Amino acid sequence: MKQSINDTSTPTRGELRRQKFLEVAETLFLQKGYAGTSVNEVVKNAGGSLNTLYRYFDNKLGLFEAVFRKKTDEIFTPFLSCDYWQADIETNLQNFGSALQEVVLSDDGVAINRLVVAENNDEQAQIHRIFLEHGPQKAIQILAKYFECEQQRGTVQLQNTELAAAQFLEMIKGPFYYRLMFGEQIQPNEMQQALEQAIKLFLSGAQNHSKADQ
Amino acid sequence: MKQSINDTSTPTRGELRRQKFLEVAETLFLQKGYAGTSVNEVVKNAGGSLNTLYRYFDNKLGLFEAVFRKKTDEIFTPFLSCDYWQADIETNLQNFGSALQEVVLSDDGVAINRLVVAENNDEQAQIHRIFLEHGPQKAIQILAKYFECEQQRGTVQLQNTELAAAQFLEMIKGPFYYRLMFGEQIQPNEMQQALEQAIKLFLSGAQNHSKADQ
DNA sequence: TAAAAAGTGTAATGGTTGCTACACTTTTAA
DNA sequence: TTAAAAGTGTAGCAACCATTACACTTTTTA
Repeated sequence: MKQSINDTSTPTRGELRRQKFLEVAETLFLQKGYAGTSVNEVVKNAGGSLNTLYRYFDNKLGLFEAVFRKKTDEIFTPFLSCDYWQADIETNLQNFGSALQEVVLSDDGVAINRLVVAENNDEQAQIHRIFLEHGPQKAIQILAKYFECEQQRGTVQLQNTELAAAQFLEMIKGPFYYRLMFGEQIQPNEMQQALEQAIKLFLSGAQNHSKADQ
Repeated sequence: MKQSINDTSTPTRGELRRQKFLEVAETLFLQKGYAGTSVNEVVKNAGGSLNTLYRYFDNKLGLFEAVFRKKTDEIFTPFLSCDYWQADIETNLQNFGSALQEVVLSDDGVAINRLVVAENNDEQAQIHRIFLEHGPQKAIQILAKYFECEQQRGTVQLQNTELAAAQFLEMIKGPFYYRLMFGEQIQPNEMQQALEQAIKLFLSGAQNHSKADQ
């Protein structure tokens, strides 16, 4: 038996089964939560056999963990491996902000956020830490670092750049979370308006200061 | 049999039992969620009998609904029936903001927020709408209305007052939600700093504009 | 004090769950 | 081709769940 995990051309039959399980489990977990999804249901929709599923995953929590890690990666990696900082500060914030909105306020983004909040037992605590550190916290750190750069160039004046970054991100995503969670549709121009208002506030706040002080 | 619902001096034995059920159910639901709490568990901790509980509540969802309504009221009513708008805008925002932080970032505030996000079936949708309309949305509306007043007096310049209100609230609570959800302790001065930064930004943003335009 | 109402403990019902066992077939690899 | 590995379907286990039934005691009330 040859393992072909890195062989993209001819995936093993086993690997195909495994991926099918993951795929079905993903949609179910995101849709109905951890407790709301039964293993039998996964098998029924994925096609294989209960026995086979348990050959690939230790137990239900193991399956969930695999799904969760994969999805977290899928959602955040493209966003985090992008460079938004090549233009002037206004353009940069605009690009970064709208990219973040697209990721975090997508169907998947909202769904996985609900998972993190909802299923918060001791068993799953480590998994969720991974999500936080690879997702939201990372985004905050990146933006905070950028704020520090601009701070040194005098474009912005902020007491606490990390807090400021968190606040900026909350301004552009926070107002839409509840509404999206309840299935409401958000118009793109609404999100854009939130972003514009946040940028304006952050820039004019700093500019006002530098004007007033000198 | 005399019902003594409005008689505060001598509550019926039945009323006492009912309240005991509610009290225990509240702590359990807030601690372990809806699905994570069993009715037997409630009875075991409350003392009475399973039969009695089902005489007072139609079913598990009915019990949950009663707990949820009571808790929502308890949390928001004192906050919402307060008047924060008697001083200058900076003081007003400071008072309103820190009152909101106290409510929303309390243990109960965080716990009930998790409940709303976590348990989001079709059955419970109406209950959650009640929470939203009596809690977060109300807070936004109140602040938005105040912004409109200040807008007319020229203290503030905002394109969309309702969005601005939502953003202000997100700035002062958003950065702490995840952290509180994971049991992290937040220093009071951290919350205060977030509030100060938010106020400063909102005021200087507007002042800058009025200066630049005239 | 006696009838009515409320409360009690235990046990059963019918359902679902995660997970395993078993007997079997299909696919893989040497 | 043949033995090992992987996959299948069904059935079952033990544990939980919400909810109801039953036989009984306690409290209220008139």
